[in-house]
Amino acid sequence: MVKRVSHKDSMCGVARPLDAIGDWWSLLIVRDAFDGLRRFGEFQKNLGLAKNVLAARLRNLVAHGIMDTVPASDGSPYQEYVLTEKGRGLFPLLVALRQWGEDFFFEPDEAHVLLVDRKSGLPVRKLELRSQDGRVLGPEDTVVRPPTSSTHAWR
Amino acid sequence: MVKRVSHKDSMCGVARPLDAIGDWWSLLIVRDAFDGLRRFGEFQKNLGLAKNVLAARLRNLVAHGIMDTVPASDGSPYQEYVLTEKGRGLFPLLVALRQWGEDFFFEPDEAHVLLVDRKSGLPVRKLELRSQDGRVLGPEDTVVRPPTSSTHAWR
DNA sequence: ATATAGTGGTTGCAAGTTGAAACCTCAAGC
DNA sequence: GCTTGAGGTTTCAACTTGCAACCACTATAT
Repeated sequence: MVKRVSHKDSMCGVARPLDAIGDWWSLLIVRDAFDGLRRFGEFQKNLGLAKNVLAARLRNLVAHGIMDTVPASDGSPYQEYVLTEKGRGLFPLLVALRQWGEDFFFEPDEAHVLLVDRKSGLPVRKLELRSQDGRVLGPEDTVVRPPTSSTHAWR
Repeated sequence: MVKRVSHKDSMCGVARPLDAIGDWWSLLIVRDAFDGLRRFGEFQKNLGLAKNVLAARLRNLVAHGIMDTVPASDGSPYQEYVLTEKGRGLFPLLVALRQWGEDFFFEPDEAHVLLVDRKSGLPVRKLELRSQDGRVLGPEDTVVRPPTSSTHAWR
């Protein structure tokens, strides 16, 4: 985890989300949640991380409103962990991460999992940032605009 | 940093990129690099992290081919750090992170920086994942397809 | 020539974090 | 009432982090 600053309000629009997510494990947990995993044991088995770490990460995700606990759907006396709306909002981020991985971490001929459209079975398109009028935007085409008014947020 | 697995080949398409990035600081460094920062001192001053940590992160980013060192452009005897193609490939990820932050970490009326199209000055569109035929895809509309052939990559 | 200051780091060390394993708790099955 | 399994918590050694001090090199001032 990154150095904790006194007030979250002093963190910029990139650092604040990073702080909420917590660490890499959390992101992998969220990915597994997108894949339908819900139970403590499922996450633990699939990710192979220590139980204390998993417990801490789940607590953190719940505390930040990214996941929520609900009573188990199958009548067992345990709880399950599900993504909140905020958690589901991480979908583009995970896709971006996966696509970056596909682009730069696998040899052209190396077999790897591919994200496909469930309906057509075809690979999805690359994520593209577009302007209001539809142009594809690269890093050079964008600027961060400071708040127009009053209260201070760093950068 | 996350537990290091013996072979990077045993990591899935999400974990492998995470491992390469290293930690949150690295992502903030990359963001600053997109904003035009190039020098050790600039990063250190802007992010406020310890010099040894910055040095370690930059080393890691260079080692993973995300940034590269070049001789200083201004004739000074130092080097500068610039994004490689692979590093520039992180743009969508940073945008996803920022947009998630905009959506869930600021009160509707809270002032915050906004990513705008340089040309028009208007805010950019939300990132959307689309199928080959242009439908917007959500988490439920996608599946990860295992490698069609031979070599094993986890998940 | 000598001191001073700025840049770009490295080194040492105290404090905090992580993770493997052991342990605990509760409910269900036998 | 003994065992099994799920879902954790506790313990503790190993590792990582971050502050501060230091070092090397260059440029500028005295």
